[in-house]
Amino acid sequence: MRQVSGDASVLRRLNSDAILRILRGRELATLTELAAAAGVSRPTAEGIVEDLLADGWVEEYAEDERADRQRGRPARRFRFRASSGHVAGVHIDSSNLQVMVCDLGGEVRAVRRRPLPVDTPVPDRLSAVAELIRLAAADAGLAVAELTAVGVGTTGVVDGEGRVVKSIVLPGWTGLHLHAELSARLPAPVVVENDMRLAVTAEHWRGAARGCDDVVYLFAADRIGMGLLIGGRVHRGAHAASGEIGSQPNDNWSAFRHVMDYSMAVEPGELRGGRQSAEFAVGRARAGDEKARLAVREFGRALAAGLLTVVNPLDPEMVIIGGDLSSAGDLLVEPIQESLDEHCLYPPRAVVSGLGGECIAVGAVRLALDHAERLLFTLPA
Amino acid sequence: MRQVSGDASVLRRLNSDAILRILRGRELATLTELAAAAGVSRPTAEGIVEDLLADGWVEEYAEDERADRQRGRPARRFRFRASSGHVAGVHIDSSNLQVMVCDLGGEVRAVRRRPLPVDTPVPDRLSAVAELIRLAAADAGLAVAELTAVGVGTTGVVDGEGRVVKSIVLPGWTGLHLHAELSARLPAPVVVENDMRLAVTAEHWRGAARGCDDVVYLFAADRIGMGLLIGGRVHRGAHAASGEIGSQPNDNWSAFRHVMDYSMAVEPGELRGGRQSAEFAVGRARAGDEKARLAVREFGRALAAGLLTVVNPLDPEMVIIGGDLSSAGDLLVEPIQESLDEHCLYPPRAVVSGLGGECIAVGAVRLALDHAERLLFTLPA
DNA sequence: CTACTTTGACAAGATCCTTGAATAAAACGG
DNA sequence: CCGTTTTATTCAAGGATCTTGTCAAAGTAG
Repeated sequence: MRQVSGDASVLRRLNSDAILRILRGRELATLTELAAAAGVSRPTAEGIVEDLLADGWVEEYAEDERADRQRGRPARRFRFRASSGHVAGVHIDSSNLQVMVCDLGGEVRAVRRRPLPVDTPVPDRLSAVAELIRLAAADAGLAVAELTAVGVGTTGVVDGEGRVVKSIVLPGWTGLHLHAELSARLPAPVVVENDMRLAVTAEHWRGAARGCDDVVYLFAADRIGMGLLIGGRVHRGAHAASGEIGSQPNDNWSAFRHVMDYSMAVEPGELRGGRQSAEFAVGRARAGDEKARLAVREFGRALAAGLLTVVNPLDPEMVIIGGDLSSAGDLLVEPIQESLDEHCLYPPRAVVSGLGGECIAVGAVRLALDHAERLLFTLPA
Repeated sequence: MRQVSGDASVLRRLNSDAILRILRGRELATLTELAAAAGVSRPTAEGIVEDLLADGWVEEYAEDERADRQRGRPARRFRFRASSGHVAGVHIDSSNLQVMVCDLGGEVRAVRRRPLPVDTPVPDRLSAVAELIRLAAADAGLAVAELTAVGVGTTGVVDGEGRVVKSIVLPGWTGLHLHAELSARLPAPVVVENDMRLAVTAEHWRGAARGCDDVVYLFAADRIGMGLLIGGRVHRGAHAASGEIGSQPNDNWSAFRHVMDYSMAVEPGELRGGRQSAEFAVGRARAGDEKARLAVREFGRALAAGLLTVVNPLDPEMVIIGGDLSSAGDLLVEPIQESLDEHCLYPPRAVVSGLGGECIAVGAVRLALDHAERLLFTLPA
């Protein structure tokens, strides 16, 4: 219960925050609009905007070529100064690094990517991350120290302090205090989060889940992962292990069986893992192979069987299929939607992620923006 | 985003709310303590308390026989005036009604209960509810119109407007606008909610889940139901159908099979339903029957199998077994805890509900209190 | 009984907001 | 081209609230 109270300066901060929030939410605003929207008088709004202007959070938009000319004296128009700060979103994958630099308006200013072997020693990986952030920042004309926040997404169980409690994919990652390590290497505030949670964050921000507050995100690639958006907030769980469905006892998540069987039957010589088998089957299905279509369909229904155990208790609005296998598109969504329609009282919509491979980096940017906003606004929302 | 802003009176309300909240949270407080806790000056705290005193929200505690005498002048001590308002919590079960009247401090002032046949026509049931509320209020020396809020819990899918979208147990209940019907019969604000959600609310407030913000509540009686507490808030779901696990496709929730088989084997003549079989088996197990113990154990493990599909993605701190079958106690909890320990990365604690049959009425009281607090505090928390 | 400590009460000063009137800048119509 | 209309800006006066500081009151400790 964050309770606000105090002297008159609190009131000022309250009103200032309100106006800044309004400006963040729209393109341009006049003083009259701001005063009305914030519920304060004009002179108050004016004084606040003047302060924000002086502090660099707001800028005046001078150009005057607008079509919707009003009758009277033209109002000064203001907007949030997106370039008043920048953040970086980082995705540390098993074999790749990606850094995305955005301004506070969420506009992308630079993107860097580089491959990194899965067996890279931990110190080298950390250095590579720091270096790639430096390069991406430089692309955007910034020093790392100028970044308001750096959001980092990685696989594994990541606790609230940014420690990697457990990681199956990256060797040496388990037990790493990623937050501390990166903070030591970067002259900027670092925030670390699990990749699944960032994926669903990204979908909520700019993806398929805009406006949806209850979402189950299914990540399907080499492994199956899950991210949950509940009541508009990303769910962490009591031990930050939300979405870790690797150790399920029943067969619900060993869905790859169907496509692997298919792969084995068609090309016995070729040994394919789960993801490769799925991609192989999807390719053949698109080429018109009926058996492949059925295998993918069974794969989808098997995924749905696992999804149902979560969807029925949670009653989400939407199910999003993300990860590499989201490229299967309708081939995967259709059987999943079918299963949901059959077995749910209120079937959620099943859709594929539209964000693609940048999903987690985008979520990391959002994470960093959230952190930046905690600095931007003096009082909690 | 509930954004607060405005003139100086907002500041006053902010501070007033802060002080009232502090007083709700502790037994007695002096002005100095209040001022420090609320972060305002003494004179401000004094003025606010004076206003609250005048409005009847706060009372001065005059008795002066306290042991912990301080050195200086004795401070006046104030406390929240619990009797400044009262609420009722109502539980409409398949065959019973229960009404609990509490003051705003949560102290129980009256309880009424009465059986009501499951096939009672809807208008009669509604009248019986209204009448029992009237009686319980009278027991507490109150008229219904004096109740600040009435919380109502019932089975079925209950949407945000208090409509019973679907009910399997009560005939004619489906499609009923319970909120509207009861509002028409009661001269007090009514809030309606699903019984599972109230059960978990009650556990969070006064039961086993105090201080736990992520809880899976499993209701085991004639039917299996579920209530979810996520991030300290009760989860409703996009269609208010959270916890409706009746239509699960797999066998996870048909756990009664084990105890029913046992019952059939031991007393083939006696036809028992799921709950009866379970109670029968529990009774025999307590009497020392090894086969019964095993049947109950299998029952527990089967429940756990269903639980796991939810527990693994959600990563709760605690699993609570409620409903009539919670009387099985350790016989049920032990196999469930075993299964959780085996199959979870971070196994939650499994416990039985300690609230018993009053659980849902208590949750309804909490629901009503929440509503009352929205009236009590002028600004959202 | 006196010194000390803590609380209570009150006044002065500061901050912030609001209302209302006067002024400024643009569009419209003759 | 000029006055009227419309809307925005600026300024001053007034009110609500909070804070600091001072002094009186009511106890305890010795």
